[in-house]
This record gives sequence, C-alpha cells and structure tokens, in this order.
Amino acid sequence: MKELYYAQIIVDVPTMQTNKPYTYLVPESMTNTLQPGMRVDVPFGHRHVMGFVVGLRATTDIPISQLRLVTKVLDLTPVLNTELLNLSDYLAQETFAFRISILQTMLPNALKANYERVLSIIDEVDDDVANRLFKGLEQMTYNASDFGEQDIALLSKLRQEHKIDVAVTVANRAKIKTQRAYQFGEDIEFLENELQNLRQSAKQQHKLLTFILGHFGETWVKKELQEVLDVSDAVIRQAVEKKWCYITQVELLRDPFATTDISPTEPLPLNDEQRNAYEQITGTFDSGRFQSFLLEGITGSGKTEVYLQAAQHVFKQGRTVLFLVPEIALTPQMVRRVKSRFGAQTAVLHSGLSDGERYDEWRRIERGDVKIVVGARSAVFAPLDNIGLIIVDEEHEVAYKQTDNPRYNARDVALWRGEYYQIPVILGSATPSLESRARAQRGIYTLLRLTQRAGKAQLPAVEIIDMKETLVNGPETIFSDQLKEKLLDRLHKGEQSVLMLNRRGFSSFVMCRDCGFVPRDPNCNLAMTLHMDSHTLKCHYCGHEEPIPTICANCGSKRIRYYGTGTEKVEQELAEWLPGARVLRMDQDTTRKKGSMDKLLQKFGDHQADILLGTQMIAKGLDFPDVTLVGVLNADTALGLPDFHASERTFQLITQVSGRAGRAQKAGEVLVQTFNPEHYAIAYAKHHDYEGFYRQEMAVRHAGNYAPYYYTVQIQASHADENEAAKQMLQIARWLKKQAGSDIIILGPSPKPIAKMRNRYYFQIILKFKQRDAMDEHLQELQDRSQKAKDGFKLSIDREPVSFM
DNA sequence: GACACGTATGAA
DNA sequence: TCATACGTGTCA
Repeated sequence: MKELYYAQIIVDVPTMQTNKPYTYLVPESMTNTLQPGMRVDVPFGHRHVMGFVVGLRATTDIPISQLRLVTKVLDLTPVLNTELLNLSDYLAQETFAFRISILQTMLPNALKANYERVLSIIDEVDDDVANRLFKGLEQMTYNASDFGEQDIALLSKLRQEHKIDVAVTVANRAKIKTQRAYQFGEDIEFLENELQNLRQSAKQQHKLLTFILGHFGETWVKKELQEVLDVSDAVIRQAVEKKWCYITQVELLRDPFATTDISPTEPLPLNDEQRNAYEQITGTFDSGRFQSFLLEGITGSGKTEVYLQAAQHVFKQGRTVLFLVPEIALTPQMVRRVKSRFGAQTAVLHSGLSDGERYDEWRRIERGDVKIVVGARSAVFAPLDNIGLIIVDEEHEVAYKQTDNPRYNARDVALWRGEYYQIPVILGSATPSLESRARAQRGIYTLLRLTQRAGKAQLPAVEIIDMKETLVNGPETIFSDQLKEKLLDRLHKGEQSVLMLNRRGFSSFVMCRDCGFVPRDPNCNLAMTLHMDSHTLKCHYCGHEEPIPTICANCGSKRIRYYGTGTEKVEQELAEWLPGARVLRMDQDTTRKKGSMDKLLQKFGDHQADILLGTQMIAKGLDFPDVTLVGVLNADTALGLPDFHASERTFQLITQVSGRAGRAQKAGEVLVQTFNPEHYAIAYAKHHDYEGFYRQEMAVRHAGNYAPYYYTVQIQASHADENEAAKQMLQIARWLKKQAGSDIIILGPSPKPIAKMRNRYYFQIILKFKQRDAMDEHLQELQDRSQKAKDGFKLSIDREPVSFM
C-alpha cells in the first residue's frame, strides 16, 4: 500500500487568488492520522495559517522543491465529513463565494482559527525596548491593542531591521469545558495496605478509601463523588496526597434539558390525508430514493404530526433527522413539540446560543448522541451523517436565505443533502413559495395536500374592511369601526385577540387616501419608493425616477400621504379608547432580550393579556386556543414594497396570521383592513384559496418575466465615490449585454433603496435570464474581474434574491 | 490577508 | 540620489 504524501489544503485566506487547494507534504509522523476534513496549521508565505484538508494524494504535479510541510494537525477527528466537503464545493460555485468562507460557515465559530503573533528578539535592541515593551523577556505575544501607535511603528521598524522576529501561530479557539475528576488507583494491594494502616479516628478517610477499593480504576467526577459519599474537599485532597487517586479533567457536557420540563407526548391519530402523506414519505424512505415532497397544508391541518411520525419511522431504522424551522425564536411551540416527542435525543441549534454552547451542541451531534436536530438556517450544516429524512418547515420563509456572504438558501442546501443521502425531503407550508409550487406542478416535487383542519376546528371567516370608506367617514384612525366593535365584544366575552401591524423596515411609499392609488413605475409596474433627500419617487428595480405627485394620478385627489405607522403608536391609541384592555406589544424592541419573546407568549397563553399586538413575527406558528379574533391593521404595507414578491408576501402573511384564529372549538374571525380591497392577493386570502392565488400570480409572473419563469440575479456594488460606483456599474451592464446579448434582460443600474450607507454608495443591477449555465460563466468571470478591480469597488452577486432592499 | 518587490514621486 | 508612497503579484 502506497502512503499518501500530499495533502490538498484550502487555506484560511479569503481571496480570489487563493480560492483553490494548495498542495502540502505530509510529514511521516502524520501519515496515519491526517484525514480529509481535518483542520491543520500550514506555512503560507511568510506566516502560518489554518487550513482544511480536502484531499490526500499519492502523487503531485508540483515540483517537490516548492512544497512545504504541514506543521500541525488541529483536530483528532475530521470536523467535516466527505459529504460536507463535497457540499462546500457545490455551494462555493452556487453562491459565488470562496470555498474557505463556505467551510467556515459550516462550522461553529469556536472552530475558527485563533491567530497569535509571537514577537522575539533576535538581535541587540536598546534597553527601552527590551525592558518596557518586552518586559525583560526574549519573547512576547503581540496584541495590537496593548500598544500605542508610536510603539507599533517602532516594533515594525525593528522588524524591518531584522532585530525582532514575528511568528504567527495557529491555535484552536474552541475551549472544551472540563471539570475536576479523580481517577482511582488500581494497585489493590497498596490500597488495602493503606486501609489497614489508617488511624481509628479517620472515619471520613476510611469511608473514601473503602469506596475507592470498591471502584478501583474508575474515574469519578468530583461533584458526583461528593454527592455519593458526602466527604469534604480536605478528605479528597488527603487521598490525592497519599496517592489513592489522581486528579484528572473530564469533559463537561451540559444537559440542555436540565431546566426544561418535558412531558412526553404520544403520536396522535392521523386523518386520511395525513396518513396518505405519511405513507408516501415513509415509502420513499423505505425504497432508499431521493424525492422532495411539497406538503401543502392549510394552517392547523397537522403538518407537524406528519413530520413527527415520519421522523419516528426513520429513527426505527437507525437513521437521523434534520428539521429546519425559519427562526427558532419565532417558533418556540414547534420546538417544544419536537422536544416533547423525542426527548433528550433532540439537539436545538438557535441564534441565542453562545459560541461555547453552540460548539457543545455541535459536538453532541457530531458524536452521534442525538437523533434529531432542530434549528434555523445554519443548522442545515449540522454534522449528522446517516440522515434519513430532512424537513423544511414553512419552506416559503425568506429567513432561509442568508442575506450576506455566502448567500446560500438553506432550503436548496437541504435538497442537496437529501439527494446525497437518497432520502425524502419534506418542504412544508400553508402558503408555498411560487417557485416550489411550480416545481410540484412540473412533477419535480411530489405534491401532498392537507385540506382539513385537525379536530373539529374550522378555518376562520375573513372579512375585508375597506379603509378608504372609514377615512371618508370619520377622523383618521388606525382602527375601523368594525374592528373596534369586535375588539370590545371579545373583551366582554373574555376571549383573546391578535392584532398585526405589518410594518416592515424603513421603506415608505406614497398613497392616495381617497382611492388607495399607489404610484407605480411605468416600466416594471412596481410601487415606487419615496426619497425625501431628492424629493422624488424612485423605482428600485430599474432606476426610473419622477417627482413626488401632489395630485393623485388616478382620482385627482390632493390627499396624498406618506405612509408608515408603528406598533408603539397603535399601542398608545389602544390605551386611549380601551383603557381596561391588557395589551402585550411584541416587536423587535420588546423581544430583543434573550427569552423575552417566550415570556411574552407565556403571559398571553396564561390569559394575563387580552390583546397581543405585534409585527409580522406574530403571524406564524402561534397556537392559542382562546384567540377568536385576528385583526390585520394594514394589509397594504407589503404590497407597496418595490419587489415582485410583494403580492406573494402579502397573501402569505394574511393567510398565516388568519391561521392564528379559531384553532380549537371556538370559531375564529379575521378582519383585514386595507386600502386595496380588490387586490387579488387580499381577495384570495379572504377565501383561504392558495391554489387560486397561485394560478393568478403565476400569470402575473409570466407576463412580467419574473421568477419562476426566469432566473433572477442581483448584482450589487458599492464605492465611496458615487460617480465612480455608477460608472463601473454601467460598464458592467454594458459588458453583460455584450456577453449575453438577447438571452438576458438587464434592469438598471439603479441606486439601491438605501443608496448611501457608511459613506459608501450602493447600486444594483437585476438580471433575468433563462440559460443558467451560460450565465453562470459570465457571472463567474464578472466575480473574478471585480476581485482584481482596484480602488475600493466592491461587488457581490446574489442569486434568486429574496429582497431588493 | 500580509508582505515583498516594483515603479512612480518628491525633496535635498 | 535617496526615501517614501502606492500598486501588484504571490503564497504549495
């Protein structure tokens, strides 16, 4: 057998030029230990960097003289398996990101390299430097924040004069928490002898030594030992001194369920539709095939029960399950259900974990201590092997897309992993993304529909309130008379209400208060955004710009208003006309603190409040049986966004929030206040008609050449100089036009909605095209060129962006 | 990302 | 003529 001498290594230097494996020599001492997926310390140029072994070879084309040796192995076992290494390769291509960035995102922060600079004196230096800076020592670890500017300059000069040397070392950042333990001696004769010679009065010592004799050779954690024997520290210290036992450290694994009380649940009976879905999914699993299922189930139809029972089936075959949710904080009830069904074999990865805690959970998964991983976006990289089922709940959620580099979509990664393991992948939603639903139409996904609510519950009746009439009749208020009436009614009956104010971001737009008309840009037919700095309306999609109108183009009214109301204002109004009502406000401001969201929901569940008022974060997943009224204060805000997803998002949001009402015996009711009662997104939401909405929206997308008929790519770039940014983007647009010709629709360049951030100017170009492979080549080339572009021009490419903000 | 090395730029 | 600034290519 030929040994593998050459390691292919991706180094921790995120640049275009280094975005390829480098070949290193494997020292003889490592030939048995080094494996792909391990992190290593390698010399790179003049310093040391961390690297990932992505392959081992027996031969190489590179001249031996150019090769250097791997310095150190940082892991005992690979931190990435073959599957994840392959995935990183695919994702780097897919997201136009560096391979190293992908590898880093796959791992917990604790596994990032910790670079330390060690300065050492190698020649005569003056006393000031030796004593003041080096504190009389030959070496010191360098920390830039420890020194003033002058000293840094001085050290840099000494370095150039070769009087001091700088060595970079790569250290493991991960700290494994340990606790003190005692390894008992194994020499029984010695121990028995010691027991004989103990003084009569040494009762405690006698007790301990007897115990050690009964468990010789074992290792006991100090805490447990003291719990069992009730001996003092001093007694144990004596035992160590007398060599009855030895101090060691054992790894401390926190039990994440120590504080949560779990009442185990049993599988619930499935109805016919659920059973059909369950059987199709488990049948696919049993036959060992890859197949994606789109589980389209109305709110409250029991999708979760299908997930859980399918997972149970997979466990029985000794396989594991990956369960993705849009955001852990927003789905506490879902997490609780999984935990209570599967207990301690569940790992939960969420953003609230510290680096250390996350690393602990990661290691539990990696060692195979858990069967199911529940987590948000980044959990899609959980180091499970032997996966048997992947579930993506609320698959339409934009939270699955990472908005900064690397811009991956966890839903697509889930599908990749599913194909790799040849297993079923469930994409579940009450309101699937158009893209997924279209794929189901084409037979790429298997469509499974759940049309019945669980138990006897009915979908709530939805009433649309035309706010234009309300405004004509009375003072300008956020609440219609109808909504006020119903709220009062619920208060009297002691039932609960949920109010949603769909206020998103900072985007504001202009609307006529008489007819609901929103000025749209003539090219893209998208709502235009108000820019107070330039006093214009701009289309963020193609860059069209026009002055802010003073008269409505539709009805001639002068009542044109700037749009935007916050939850705080609503809370205040509620307090004024319903002084007795107990209101809980839930938005970014009130849920920022860890666990505060859970606390608010707990309070609402315990009937300590009558009204839950919040932003779209209250729309999904909440299950409170006594909520019988849902009010959507403003259904239009999402419609006004400069984005072709606007109708889809509006429909999804109204449908999701409506689903919060009437989940148990009591019938629910939904009031939707809007200025656009005739808009199809709102009309279809009123009838809970996803399929109807899907058909109409597909026609709209088809007519406008939008996704899913076209691929969409957003190119955004920034520069400190506005003209320079615009100029370069124009060149790029021209270059793309030349490369792709008629195969491509180019919109822009146009300034981004937030055109200036941190003193940089942002522009974007939107591309729409059908030939993906050809365009990928052009985009890759564009990426390469932009890396070489000088003077601070930054560019990033975003495939299928979920927001154009 | 950090550095060495090349060429351009300016002061004596 | 030298010192410094800045841009560029390289790392196995």
